[in-house]
Amino acid sequence: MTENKLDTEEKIKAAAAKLFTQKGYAATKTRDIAEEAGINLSLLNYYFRSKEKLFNLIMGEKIRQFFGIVVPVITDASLDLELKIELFVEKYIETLTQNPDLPIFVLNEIRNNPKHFVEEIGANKILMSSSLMNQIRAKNPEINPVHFIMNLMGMSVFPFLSKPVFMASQVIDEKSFKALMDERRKLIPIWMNAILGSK
Amino acid sequence: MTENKLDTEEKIKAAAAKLFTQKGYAATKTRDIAEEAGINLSLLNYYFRSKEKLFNLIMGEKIRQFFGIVVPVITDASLDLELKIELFVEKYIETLTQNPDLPIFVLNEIRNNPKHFVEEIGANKILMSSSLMNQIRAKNPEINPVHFIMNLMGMSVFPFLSKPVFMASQVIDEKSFKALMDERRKLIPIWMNAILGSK
DNA sequence: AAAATATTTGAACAATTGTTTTAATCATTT
DNA sequence: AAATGATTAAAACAATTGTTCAAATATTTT
Repeated sequence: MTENKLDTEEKIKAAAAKLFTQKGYAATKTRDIAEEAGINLSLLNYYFRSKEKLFNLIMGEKIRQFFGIVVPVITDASLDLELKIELFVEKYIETLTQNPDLPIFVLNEIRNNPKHFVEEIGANKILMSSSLMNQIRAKNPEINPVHFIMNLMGMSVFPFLSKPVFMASQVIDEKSFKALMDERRKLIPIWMNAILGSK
Repeated sequence: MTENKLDTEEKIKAAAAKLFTQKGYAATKTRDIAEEAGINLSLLNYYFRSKEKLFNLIMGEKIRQFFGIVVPVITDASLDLELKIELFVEKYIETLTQNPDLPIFVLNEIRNNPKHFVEEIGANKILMSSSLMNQIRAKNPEINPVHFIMNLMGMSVFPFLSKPVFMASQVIDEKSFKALMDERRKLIPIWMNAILGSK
């Protein structure tokens, strides 16, 4: 019984996560979630009160997933800059390969509801006070470290955001995208070093 | 009369473009568009038949805007690689500064409807057969040129996609974002050269 | 000016959608 | 086996939403 309850609750959450990340809040209907989960429509409200509450739950998890991966990496002062970059890229490409819809969903919903994001994570403090920032500043004090964060995240995340464009353009297919991402695990750290060295 | 007709038609299009790019298709209601445009709800269907037809019209324009900017640059064989990169960055940052919501809207809707994107633009041929591709290949034949396209686009576009994140995190404000983007106009070409030189 | 055409309006319709309600079923405890 | 509480199902409700319709107003043409 408690087993069964967790089952349906989890089924609903999984279905909601899939549809919300794929289509966004407004385009996802409660009946779609129920069908995807294979449960009766009423159970959604029974377990989660409302579509909005369910969504906030999912979004919180997704935001933590998206930003949480790399927090241990960028805050660990015992890792030097080059190793941090390697681990950062490694973790991101690995996670996003398994959750390709994550970035566009998270960016969308943060734009729609920035407050929820701020409350969900203390991203400001984590990011700005991280040892990563200091190490970047030490390496090249002339340039705003935000540039490097944007470059590092951009080079890791942007391919997943633009993947549908390249796929539709037939520039790449699923297989070559995977191969490209494997290459990027090694290349991005090299590129980031080249960028950090350039003046 | 013809003047007035164009007026309301343009008012509806402008309102629709604003709301669709801001909130996406599903979250934008026809009544919202009518109110934003200051017109009677029925006029939307009178001029554009349906919400979907209006949306497709807007999306086509936005896709052309997003990809059209740089087509003359990347296809012009008389421009050398370094100049191409400079112009590419220049054009993109300029356009996106004035249309910050453009990237996330375009990426969203291409994911939702890749076919429409393919029909709208022959992006495949434009991109793959561009002189840019050949110039990249000539400069560094060992690496898939798609990497450089992703890096170049990513470094130019990603900041606008992630802007809400950095704003909400209070890492940057509107003014410093503008300043950062001005810096990036000069820095991205330097970085791209550093990347192209690294092996 | 009169007729014809184009535009605008307000009301209504039909379908969709989030939610609630009521009753039935199931598992657990007494 | 009866009772209790949790879970599931089916139906219905109320609000929203895209669209249409018929009438009114404005504009153009004859």
